[in-house]
Amino acid sequence: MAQGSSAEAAAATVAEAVQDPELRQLMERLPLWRRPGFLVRRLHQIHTAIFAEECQHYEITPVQYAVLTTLSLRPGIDQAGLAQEVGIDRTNVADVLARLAQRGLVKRQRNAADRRAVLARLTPEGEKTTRAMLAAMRRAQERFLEPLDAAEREQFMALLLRLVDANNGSGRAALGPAA
Amino acid sequence: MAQGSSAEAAAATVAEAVQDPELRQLMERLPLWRRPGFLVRRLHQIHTAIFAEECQHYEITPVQYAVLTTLSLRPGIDQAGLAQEVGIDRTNVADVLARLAQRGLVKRQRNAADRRAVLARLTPEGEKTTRAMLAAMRRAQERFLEPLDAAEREQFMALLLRLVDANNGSGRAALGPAA
DNA sequence: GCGACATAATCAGCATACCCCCTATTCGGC
DNA sequence: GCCGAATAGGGGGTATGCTGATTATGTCGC
Repeated sequence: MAQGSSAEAAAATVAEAVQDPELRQLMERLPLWRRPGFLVRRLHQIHTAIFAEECQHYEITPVQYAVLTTLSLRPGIDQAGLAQEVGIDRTNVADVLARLAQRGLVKRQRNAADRRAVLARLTPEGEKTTRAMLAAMRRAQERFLEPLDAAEREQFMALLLRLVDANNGSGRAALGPAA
Repeated sequence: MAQGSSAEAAAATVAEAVQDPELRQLMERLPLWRRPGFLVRRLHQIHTAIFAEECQHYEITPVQYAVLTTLSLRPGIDQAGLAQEVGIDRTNVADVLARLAQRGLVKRQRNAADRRAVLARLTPEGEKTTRAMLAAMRRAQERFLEPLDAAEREQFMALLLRLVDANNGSGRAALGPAA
């Protein structure tokens, strides 16, 4: 930022004179980096960026990888079940599956027994990619947690898990039985 | 290539027999709820949902509130500076400001000294809303952290802050001087 | 002063993530 | 067997967050 600009400094000074000082004081008392929600949002961003870097060769996002993982454990699951396992909205599951299917990593078919449901599973290509990406995902995890030592990582994961578990009911994308 | 493709239409049991068992084993060893990135994504979702519930009267999102907060502390900041303070992408700042401006909470004007820059500040209405929402934001924080006791909250916030701080360089939306 | 570079914003495009409302299908009570 | 409730999926709309390309403006070396 150009601090040297006298015009900008003047504009800021005038603005601060107009600004409600009580509001300013209130906000100074609780800056962004002391708000848990803000830090969680930022950390989520950071993880997404690290994951994207490590996995750029595959062009797979964290959510897509979570879907691939779940499909490898529960082949033939329907979209609603997938939404619950991965903890994403059901309308979003359809979008993600469509992108993965378009790239040949996943195939979908109507369930003969319940013609409302669409069942998804990995293609051989999808299995291959999922397995090949494992190392890249581990590198991303390692980089992400690198600032913490082993004991702190344990602590962090434990606290994270408790917060997720206890608040799981919030929103439309509650997690299923695993958590 | 898949073997026994005639059995595709059959039930999931057949599919699991076809499924690569080694891949399954690999994925079982690192389930979603043991992956830090997955938990952080889910926790971010949860916070967004809680915040939306507590603040539904105002129809303000967490990011919008972060912008309002920053504008109350730095009136007349430009979009690039705002992006750095709030830790969001510069293209996104413009969108958020446009929505806030359309609702009369923020006004924008070209900087006379540097005609590339657009300066933003709260309107009186914006100041009023920002102040009025403080209680709702605190309720959201309280609900979010409720599963942890005081000491654990301290721990969690400290670990969170260290992870954010140490990995701050990742991505296009690095935070500014505050963190 | 001019040309090379840097900076601020914008635009187009994609991916996540949510909402509400709609249709198709299945299931349960009678 | 029939009708209403519940369920699975989809369509349309909005907000965040990223990338890359482009435009307008400033700044600096010369």
